[in-house]
Amino acid sequence: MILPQHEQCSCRCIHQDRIDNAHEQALASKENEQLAALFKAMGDPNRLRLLWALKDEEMCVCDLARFLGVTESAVSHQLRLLRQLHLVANRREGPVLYYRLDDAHVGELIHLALEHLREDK
Amino acid sequence: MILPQHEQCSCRCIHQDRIDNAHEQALASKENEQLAALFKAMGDPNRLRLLWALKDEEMCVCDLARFLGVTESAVSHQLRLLRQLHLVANRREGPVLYYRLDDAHVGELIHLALEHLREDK
DNA sequence: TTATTATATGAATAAATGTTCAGATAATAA
DNA sequence: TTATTATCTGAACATTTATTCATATAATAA
Repeated sequence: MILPQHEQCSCRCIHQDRIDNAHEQALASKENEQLAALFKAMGDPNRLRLLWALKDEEMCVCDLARFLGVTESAVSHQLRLLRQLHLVANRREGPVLYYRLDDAHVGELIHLALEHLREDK
Repeated sequence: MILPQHEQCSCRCIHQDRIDNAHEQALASKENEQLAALFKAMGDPNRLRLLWALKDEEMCVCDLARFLGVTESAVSHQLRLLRQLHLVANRREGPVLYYRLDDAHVGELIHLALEHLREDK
């Protein structure tokens, strides 16, 4: 929640120049939220397992549900979210939808984060 | 929630080989959850703004609270989370704690995700 | 010591979220 | 048409979570 200007005591700002600079450099509000939504989508254990599973070959909803050990409904909800954020894409073959990673960025993001995780400690 | 084996109807698994392969390739459960926690931490708009603000220069808690327009307590809670995940680090100068990004990976992750966001649509 | 500044922490609360259940839609075959 | 398979969707529920408030800690100065 953003405080009204008049309620912001002026005696504790140590580096107003840095605050100003941070505001100037900041991402546009909308882009920041889209970016956060992207990370957030990747920040659920089951969704992350889905993405990792699709890294090598495409799989259908039924496969993915069985893989995670959850209902197909649950996977379908999650896949919709991942689709909306362009993290996965699908192709239809008759009644079956095959899902895959949307593009190379997705795998790269996971690998980079994994590298970070494995490096320190 | 994982279904007991005997409740898993065997008639809808289209590609058992792919499911098996996904299980073999899957990250260890603990690592998957750590990785998800990392993305999840980056998946909050305010925490992402914090990380982006620290991309260029270090800032103290008071600066960051003023920058976001939230209480110092709220920022402190968020910074603790980011610290625990090695996304930020700090250094003390007298009573003031200066925060910075923990290492180069953090900025790279954000840039890569931003690239993905700006490419498609 | 006491006072002040900067930050951290625990508890509580309101809001967000992942899953399930029940039912709907889409594609195909009979 | 009806039946079947694969997937999707809306509502509800239980859990998680971001913030606030009040208080505690750490560092410094008087």
